[in-house]
Amino acid sequence: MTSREVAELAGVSVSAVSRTFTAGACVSPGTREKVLAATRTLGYQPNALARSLMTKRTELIALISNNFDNPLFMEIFDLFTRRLQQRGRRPLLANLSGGTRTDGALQMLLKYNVDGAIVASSTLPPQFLEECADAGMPVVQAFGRPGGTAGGNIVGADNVQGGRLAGVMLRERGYRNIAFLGGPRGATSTEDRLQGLKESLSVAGITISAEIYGHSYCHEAGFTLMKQLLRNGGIDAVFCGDDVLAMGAIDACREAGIDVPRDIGVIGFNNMAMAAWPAYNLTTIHQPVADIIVTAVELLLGIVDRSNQTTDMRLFDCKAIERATLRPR
Amino acid sequence: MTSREVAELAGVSVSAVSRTFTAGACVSPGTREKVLAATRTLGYQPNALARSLMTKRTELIALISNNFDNPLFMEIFDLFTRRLQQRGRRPLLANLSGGTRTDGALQMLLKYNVDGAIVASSTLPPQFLEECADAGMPVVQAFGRPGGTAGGNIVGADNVQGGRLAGVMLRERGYRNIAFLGGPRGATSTEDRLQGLKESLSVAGITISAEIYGHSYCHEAGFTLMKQLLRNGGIDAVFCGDDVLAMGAIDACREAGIDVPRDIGVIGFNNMAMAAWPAYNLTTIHQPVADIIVTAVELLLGIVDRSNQTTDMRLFDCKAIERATLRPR
DNA sequence: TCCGTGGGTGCAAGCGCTTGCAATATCGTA
DNA sequence: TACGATATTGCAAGCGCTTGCACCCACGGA
Repeated sequence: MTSREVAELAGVSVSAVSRTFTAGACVSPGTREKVLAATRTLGYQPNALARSLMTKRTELIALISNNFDNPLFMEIFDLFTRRLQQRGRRPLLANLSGGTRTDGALQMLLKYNVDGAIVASSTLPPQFLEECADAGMPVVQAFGRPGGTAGGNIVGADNVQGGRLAGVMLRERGYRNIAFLGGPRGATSTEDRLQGLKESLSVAGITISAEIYGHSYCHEAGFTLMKQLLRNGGIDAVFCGDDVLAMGAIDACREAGIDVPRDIGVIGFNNMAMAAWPAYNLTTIHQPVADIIVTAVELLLGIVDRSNQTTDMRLFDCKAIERATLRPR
Repeated sequence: MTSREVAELAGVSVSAVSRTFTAGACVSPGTREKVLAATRTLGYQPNALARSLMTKRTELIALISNNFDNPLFMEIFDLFTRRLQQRGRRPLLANLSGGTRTDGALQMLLKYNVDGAIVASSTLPPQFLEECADAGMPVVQAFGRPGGTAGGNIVGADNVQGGRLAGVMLRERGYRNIAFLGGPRGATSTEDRLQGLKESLSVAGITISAEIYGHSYCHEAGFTLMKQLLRNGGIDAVFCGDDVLAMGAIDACREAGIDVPRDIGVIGFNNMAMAAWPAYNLTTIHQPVADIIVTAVELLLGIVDRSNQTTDMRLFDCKAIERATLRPR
């Protein structure tokens, strides 16, 4: 099915059929109707790829992540893909987990002429963002924070503020010997949450009793690290950098016969769906995932449409969700 | 960056640069080297979309699903995207959840000339597969089973056999009043698992005590439906069509003060990562997800590459995973 | 010396579409 | 009736690439 065939059937030129499918083009109601009729009888679909050759726009947006073992990302992918679809864009997925090389990924994004890219991860090497920027590809990082160097486009939760929230909850409930159980050491999310925690504890003259890091945000990491903390002893609460870590930690406590929250308080981060399940009923810090995603998409499309070159950074406040894994005030 | 510029710098024709980038084309080592050198200094990337106009091949594969609230699909997406990347294809994601119209999705796949599509869901309307086939687009359904009418390309678990496995475990452990707690009524996976259960119970002269269906494979459905079953009474075990449903069911039991597995046995389906977490330690039926995905991708690529028109169906055996939510034999 | 062979090369057409431009049609007004 | 302004239209070039075809150039055998 090509526009030529439609044009012949409708008795018009290919230009006419092209114009009836481009918004804002000048075409009379009569020809438009003839073209649409022909389109219907032939089942024609304009070829988006051929079009992109002239328009320099593919409506393809890369969705890049390396985080495929955390259930939170199911929600994140769902929201991203729906929002993109809603705005008439197609998500091209790039999975960078498990040591996939990032430069290959960038090459392929260039080959496919994506209009822009969304990086959904705080654990991707920051130089990837710079490479994209160097290649002239609009990119916004969701769930991130500027790395050491240049400031790119960032949309995320204010992890420092979230960490502070956790610190306040812990300290108001009388916990004094507090450990931090984080995800991968380099992740900005982990660093920021820890920083916030330290800040709000220092107000009460408390310093962290221990900090310990997992290789990823997974249950097994939380489980082993918590066992280690228990062996070392001397803590009465732990702030986990992620709900899944917290669930692992809780399971380790239970196995050791330690009551949560009586003996040890546990607080997580993210407020993923599972955190509310009765088996854990996890006190946690909520990250406004939906807001972040809508904002990230709009920011990216703004850059693409208006070739906006200013960079922007938008952080959303977290909020505390009280459930049953910290003792009451 | 176009092939023209590379050609000029290398002092050859565009044909030459095109040929150095098409496998099996005839080009002398000398020119190839000149072209590659120019490519490196300019940072050239062949435009995959322009190429596809001539080759009729985009290397784009649609990944279609409507199941974004089940953590199992995180594993599934991870495996699919990695496998596709490994085979040099790009996954174009289509999210059909939440009442998104399927015909629009098909249109967009046609517009973008995807080489083929993988449908990862057993709850998509079967007519969608037929529409794809009618439009001449190679498609394989993963985690599915032929609907009423035509037999398409299917790769999945043998859900009937899996259901039988569950039935055998239940009956061997002395459970006699067994309920089935399924996902959406229309889903072939749910129907097949129930059928298998019935078959293996009937051998021992047992009939199902109750069957009850949720709107989706989610915790909340499992929780409410289980409460309903408990209100009605008269059952000593429940086979859940999915692990998440089973976790909801277990939480409902715990809330009602009913001991699992002493008072009521629970068995799930899928063996997702979470099922092994100590909080549930769920006895379940394992579905060989990795095998299914590799096979689905290879089947699809086989159809695309060799324009194979025969349809194929491959089912993998499930296996029982014994943990702690059924009483011992 | 001549010719057949075959690999290597460039030309040019074409993939399905958009779009600047010129030509034509339409219309209101003088 | 004539004229300018405006709305529609088709032509043709071109987006970045592939590929059939003709051509050129060794090269080896006769």
